Amino acid sequence: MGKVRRSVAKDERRAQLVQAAQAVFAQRGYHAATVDDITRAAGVAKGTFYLYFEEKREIYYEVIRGFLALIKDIGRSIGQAPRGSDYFSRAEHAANQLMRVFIENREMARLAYRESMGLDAELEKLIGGFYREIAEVEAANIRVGIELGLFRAVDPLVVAYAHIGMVERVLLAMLEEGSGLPPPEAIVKELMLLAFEGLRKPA
Amino acid sequence: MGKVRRSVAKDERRAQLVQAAQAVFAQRGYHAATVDDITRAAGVAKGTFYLYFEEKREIYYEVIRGFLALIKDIGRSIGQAPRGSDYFSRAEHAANQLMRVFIENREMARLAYRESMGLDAELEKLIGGFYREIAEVEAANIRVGIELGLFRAVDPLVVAYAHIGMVERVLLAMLEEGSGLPPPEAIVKELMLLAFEGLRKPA
Amino acid sequence: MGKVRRSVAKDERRAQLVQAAQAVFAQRGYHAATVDDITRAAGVAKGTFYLYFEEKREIYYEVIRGFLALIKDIGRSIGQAPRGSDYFSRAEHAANQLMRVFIENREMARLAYRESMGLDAELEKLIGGFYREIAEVEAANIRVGIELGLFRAVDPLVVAYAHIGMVERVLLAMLEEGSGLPPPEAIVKELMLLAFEGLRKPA
Amino acid sequence: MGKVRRSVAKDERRAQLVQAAQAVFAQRGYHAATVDDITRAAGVAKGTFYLYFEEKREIYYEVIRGFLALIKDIGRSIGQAPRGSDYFSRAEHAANQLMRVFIENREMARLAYRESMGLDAELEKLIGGFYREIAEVEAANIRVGIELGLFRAVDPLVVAYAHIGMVERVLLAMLEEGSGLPPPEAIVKELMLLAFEGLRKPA
DNA sequence: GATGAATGAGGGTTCATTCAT
DNA sequence: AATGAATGAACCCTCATTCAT
Repeated sequence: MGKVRRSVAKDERRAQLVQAAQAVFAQRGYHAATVDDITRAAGVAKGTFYLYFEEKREIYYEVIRGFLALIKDIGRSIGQAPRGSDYFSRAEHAANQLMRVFIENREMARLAYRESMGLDAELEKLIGGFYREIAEVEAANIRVGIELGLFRAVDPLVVAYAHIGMVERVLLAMLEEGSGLPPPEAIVKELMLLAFEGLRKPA
Repeated sequence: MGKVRRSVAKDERRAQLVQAAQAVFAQRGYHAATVDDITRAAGVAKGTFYLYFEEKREIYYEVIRGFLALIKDIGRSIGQAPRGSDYFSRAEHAANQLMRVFIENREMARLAYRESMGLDAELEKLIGGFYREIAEVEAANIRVGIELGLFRAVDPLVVAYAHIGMVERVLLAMLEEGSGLPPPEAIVKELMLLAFEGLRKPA
Repeated sequence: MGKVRRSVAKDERRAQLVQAAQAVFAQRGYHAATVDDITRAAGVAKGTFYLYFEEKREIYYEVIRGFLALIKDIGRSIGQAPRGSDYFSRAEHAANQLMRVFIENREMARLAYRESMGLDAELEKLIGGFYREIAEVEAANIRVGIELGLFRAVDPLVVAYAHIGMVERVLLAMLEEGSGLPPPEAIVKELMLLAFEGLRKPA
Repeated sequence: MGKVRRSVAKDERRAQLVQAAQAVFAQRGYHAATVDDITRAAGVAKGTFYLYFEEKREIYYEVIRGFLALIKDIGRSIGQAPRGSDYFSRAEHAANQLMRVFIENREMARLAYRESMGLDAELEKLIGGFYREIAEVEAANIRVGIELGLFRAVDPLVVAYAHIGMVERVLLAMLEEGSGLPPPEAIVKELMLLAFEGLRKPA
């Protein structure tokens, strides 16, 4: 207590490393990035890394987890205020947010789709769990829609995964150079229409 | 020193190595797989590898290329016999075939989605090109549907990527253990309905 | 795992490696010497080598450069004290020093004449530059002698290279076993006389 | 005897390989040259090499031996016609021939001075023996000159090595680009004069 | 004799991780 | 807590040499 602390607080230092790692991983990918790259980017010595993380993979989890949490939050926002506004506009709002996150974290998005599988069982569980979670959230949304009489009686989980896939593939294509795709807002509109018209109960 | 096997033809030996590599990569992923693993799986000495491939990445390309070609062929088959049968049943047939390929090459499918990006620019081009190609094929299919008056006036490329994404995400989910998804045929039916009802011109 | 030695300063460790490399290269030659040999001789782990040198060739340059610098210094000493003593005794002094360096660094001398050419362009430039430098120095010495009226009007550079060659070939022969040559001092005297007086019997 | 021989005679094939090896070694140096390079240059299969040579070093010996023999012959020609012409013009003739050989075999000359030492004991003996031999020849020449009363009473062997060194170092310098040396004939004249008259200005 | 596919030991280099200070 | 020198296992790739055809 009486001691002067020249160094930043523990959490800050950790966060500093995670942030540096995010930048490095995003640029080089998991395997090409070295612990040295990360500590250099964070401005600390190599040994410091191991005061905060047991191994290289651990910080990668952290980085990926952070990105996945961002996405998850957006997904949740669709169902959260179920009766405040109408279903379709809430969905569209969420879709636009998702689009923005992808565009702003272009490199992270690529990273999550790059080497995140195949590293080891734990990471695969992380990613797999992420998909299951957001699929469950979306499936719940869909169930609500069915109960409201807005949608046909579909298998909610299948459709949930389908929705996720639609969005992620189009977004990834959009992030590529010269994909020949329309501007983001037009894409969102098109996807919304595609998803809901496919679901809408026939009159 | 070791035994010499000279009987097999050059192409056979190459194919043998590619096959071994496929198994090894599928199991371990690109980075964890060593050239030694591959040659051991192929039953040849390490040096033999370099008679057929310049470097490790080269055989990985070959493996990935092979899988992508398989998928591409199926995609093409939708548009191929444009007037023999009706559009919907051709699409359903192709979807079932795709499903089968994924199930039969479960490990390869996972591999292609694992580390294939981020290895180097060339491989990314390979993968990116693959998606663009199949998207173009699907977009062409969609254009035909629009011209036939079956579909709304959508952006064919956006919808094409969306279809690809729907399928791939659902398939990957299906390959996970205990995903809680219905059996393959039911999934195909659900996706077909989802895709086409979403496209069908309102009465 | 292994013991860690952290006490030595960075320069010391580097010098330690260079010294070990000198011994190893001198004994085995460049190609037969392995980085492992060097680090083992230095008593450090293999990876330590790459903390101080980018590659094997780099330390070889360092070793050769060190030897060449030794020789160069001696060459310079002939011309340095131009008016302190007479030309001939200064030259004889330098010749004796050179002889001593060769004898004391017998293995290094052999090394420098062994594989130093043909390794790569950079090393050849190093060696070529070395000869050019000492030839220039000697040529300058000769020019002084001409201006002092001691020498004939010769091409100083040709004669400089000739002097260098005379000395190096005789020294190398001397380093061989059982060359049948007289003792070092007698050789120096003979060469001095030969250089200044030539062969022809005075009338 | 009755058999048709499609292939060249044994000696021819061997010579063909040696010639190819000479070109390859001259260009790449001993270590960088592979057996494959040599057989490809000779237009034969890799295995053929081992029908004519036990190992890579053996053909290198052959190549070096060939070049050394060339030089040796020239050295001998000084002493050979002892009474036909005067000593000095015979020496000058030989020097000019030597110069020509070096210029014509520029790459071989560089090779012999490159990696020839340090390969193994046998090759060192070959090179060492070469020097001893030509030194003996030259020493014999010098002894003749002394007996004829042309030369001072020098140590013939020391002077012989000195002469060899003079010539080889000047020639090597000449083979370098932009050495700033005079044309070959002028160099020969200068060296002859230097050897016989020395540097000292005649009174 | 000729071939060339196959062999496998060997070496340079990288980098995650440790630990004395 | 922070440092950064040291460690050493691991891996890709080369190439001299062998040998069945």
